[in-house]
Amino acid sequence: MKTSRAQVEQNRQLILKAAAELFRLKGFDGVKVAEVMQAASLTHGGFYNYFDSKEALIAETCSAWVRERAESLEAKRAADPDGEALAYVERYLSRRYRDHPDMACLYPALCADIARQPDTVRHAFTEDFKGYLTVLERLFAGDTANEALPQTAIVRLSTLIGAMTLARAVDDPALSDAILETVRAELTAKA
Amino acid sequence: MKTSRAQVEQNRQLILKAAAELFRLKGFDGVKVAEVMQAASLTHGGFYNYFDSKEALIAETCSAWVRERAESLEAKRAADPDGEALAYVERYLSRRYRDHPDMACLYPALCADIARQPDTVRHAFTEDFKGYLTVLERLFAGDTANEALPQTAIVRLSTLIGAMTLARAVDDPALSDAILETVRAELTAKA
DNA sequence: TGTACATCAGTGAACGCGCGTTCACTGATGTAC
DNA sequence: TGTACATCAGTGAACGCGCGTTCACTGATGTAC
Repeated sequence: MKTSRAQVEQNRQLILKAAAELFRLKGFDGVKVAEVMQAASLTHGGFYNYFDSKEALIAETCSAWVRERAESLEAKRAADPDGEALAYVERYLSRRYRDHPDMACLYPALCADIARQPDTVRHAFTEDFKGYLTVLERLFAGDTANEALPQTAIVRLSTLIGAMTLARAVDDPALSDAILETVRAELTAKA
Repeated sequence: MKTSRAQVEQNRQLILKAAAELFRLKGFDGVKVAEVMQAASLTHGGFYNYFDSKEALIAETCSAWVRERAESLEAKRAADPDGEALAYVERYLSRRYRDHPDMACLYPALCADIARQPDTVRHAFTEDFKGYLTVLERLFAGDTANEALPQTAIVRLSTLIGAMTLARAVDDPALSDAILETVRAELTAKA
């Protein structure tokens, strides 16, 4: 049966949302197209009405997630210019986000996978990533932010990503907690 | 045909070496058992004379790599107690290692994948990782090294891993170089 | 505003390829005497 | 030390399951008049 235009747009958003959660949870290869469609309450056959291929879904999912996140982070910064930098770090390295990658930042979960994707995926990713870095630099460096070379953002984001990646890989809860706490202390001391 | 004991042991090492290179290059899912065996100059059927499953190969490959690396890093530190910390960082964040993951550190390439592996893999990984952290802490903190909670090692390794992961994901060579150089400058300023 | 037709998203069965794993067979190695 | 036999790693064909993708069909939506 044909679906209304509004429903089509809504389904598209549902698919992207389901994909963003599942990919962060299980990685690109760990998620089946049929699984994404089921999470969006659709059957797998309809997938190709929305995307050309699983690869196209990967590219669009990452783009949509990063753009949405950059926007919402910028809004938070505008609302609380002084406190948000600290809050961002605390949130990023929380146990809650460690244990729920589907709610957390995409980079620790998927950057290594992205590096192995075809050029089209990596290229789209790179452009959106630059936008995210710009927002982060304003968050961390404030008025002195150098948007051409967002050095503070690069260093801090690297540390955040690495720490979260390690905290998730390690299977000893005490060590995992220690990683989060040590790095949080280091980064919040600077802010 | 039966193979001599010495040959068997050598083949096992060849398989582990090939697996370590291929996994870092393509991720666990991106590498076929047959591909590993071919890289070790064997045919795929013989794989199960050496390992119970692909999963077992993943666990053993990571263990062997980390233990070997910890040992060789400790030897380098002993040989040059003052210079090796800096050399380690410079090497880690070099363009050469960015462009050749098969020669570089396993963590940026595989930690995110490891987080999604079954418990057996994650557990083996964790134990070996603790050993690596101990060696790193001695490298970075010298005589004051706190081996119970290797804080300096945790923070610096997080930064190194995150930076390399980002540098590989990004498809703009200028930005990728800038990530490596910015983080290298930050870390070497401290050392 | 109402009617007839064309469009196109949804459905689920089916296709086809890839890959982890198994298996029957081979023949060199290692062991028993 | 030499001989006969048992062992077991290597080989490559075959199995079987999983998953991305295709397809024929359905029927509600949207459009033309």
